[in-house]
Amino acid sequence: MYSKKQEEDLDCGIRIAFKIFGGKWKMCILDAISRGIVRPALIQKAIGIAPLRVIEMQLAELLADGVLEKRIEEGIYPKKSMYFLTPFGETILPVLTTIDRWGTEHSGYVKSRMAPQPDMEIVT
Amino acid sequence: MYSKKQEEDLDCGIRIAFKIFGGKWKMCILDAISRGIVRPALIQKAIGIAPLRVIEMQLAELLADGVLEKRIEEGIYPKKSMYFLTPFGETILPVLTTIDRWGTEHSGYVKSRMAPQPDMEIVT
DNA sequence: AGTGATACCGAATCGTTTTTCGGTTATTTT
DNA sequence: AAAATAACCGAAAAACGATTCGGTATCACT
Repeated sequence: MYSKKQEEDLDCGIRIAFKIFGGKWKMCILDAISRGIVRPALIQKAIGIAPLRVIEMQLAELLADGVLEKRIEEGIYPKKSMYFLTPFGETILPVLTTIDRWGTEHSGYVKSRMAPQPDMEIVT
Repeated sequence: MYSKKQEEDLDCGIRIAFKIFGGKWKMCILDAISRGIVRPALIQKAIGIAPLRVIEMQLAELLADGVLEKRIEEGIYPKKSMYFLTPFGETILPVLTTIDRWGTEHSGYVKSRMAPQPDMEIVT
């Protein structure tokens, strides 16, 4: 464990928002959960390239921040944890949609711009 | 200079969006510019706690990504650079507004949740 | 000429997040 | 009993982004 050394300002809506969902995979996790993928291992598979440990840690943070709630279902198999959006978490979904749509709409432009990166390591 | 060692996927709208405006101060910079604060030193003052070097570097990235364009006005004083949104950059503004509004609306909840952090270093 | 403001850059360092690795526990299936 | 799967955790390492520091250059005003 460690504690932050740099102070963070929360006087700005943007900084508050990024504090809650700015983590590298948090929006992807929330997206998966909103689509009904609610168990850690399946979320990890849905995202594909994020290690499981990362999913676990970001789930824990989202839980601590009140974005998600956890339920442990004992009856079924393969059983165990399921994560759901809290009412607070639900308020993020419109933001998520806005961001995702923007990225999707502009993916062509962004990808076309990054081709000529001379400082990129090219492995053949 | 350095080159990234971790591959980045751009198959996801969220990841694309975060690549363009996910930097710690980028949204704050775009917000300032959209409000008519267009010169580095003034942007730095407007944000307050971000070092000038950071503003410069993030401006350079936004420039390279086609979000901003730079104009050097020679006539006036104190003269020099001015940064403006490109048409591509303008498309980010609705996203910015959405994020900022969410953060502002939920700042009370977020702040109230972070008081009881037991792992926080308390200096007396 | 000296001072102050502006813009900008390289390079090193720092701080944080992300990732990797190696576990534990519990349950189901074989 | 052994193997497989799921959830989860601690600790260290790696990677990245942010920050600090010291520098150059230009122009305006005194």
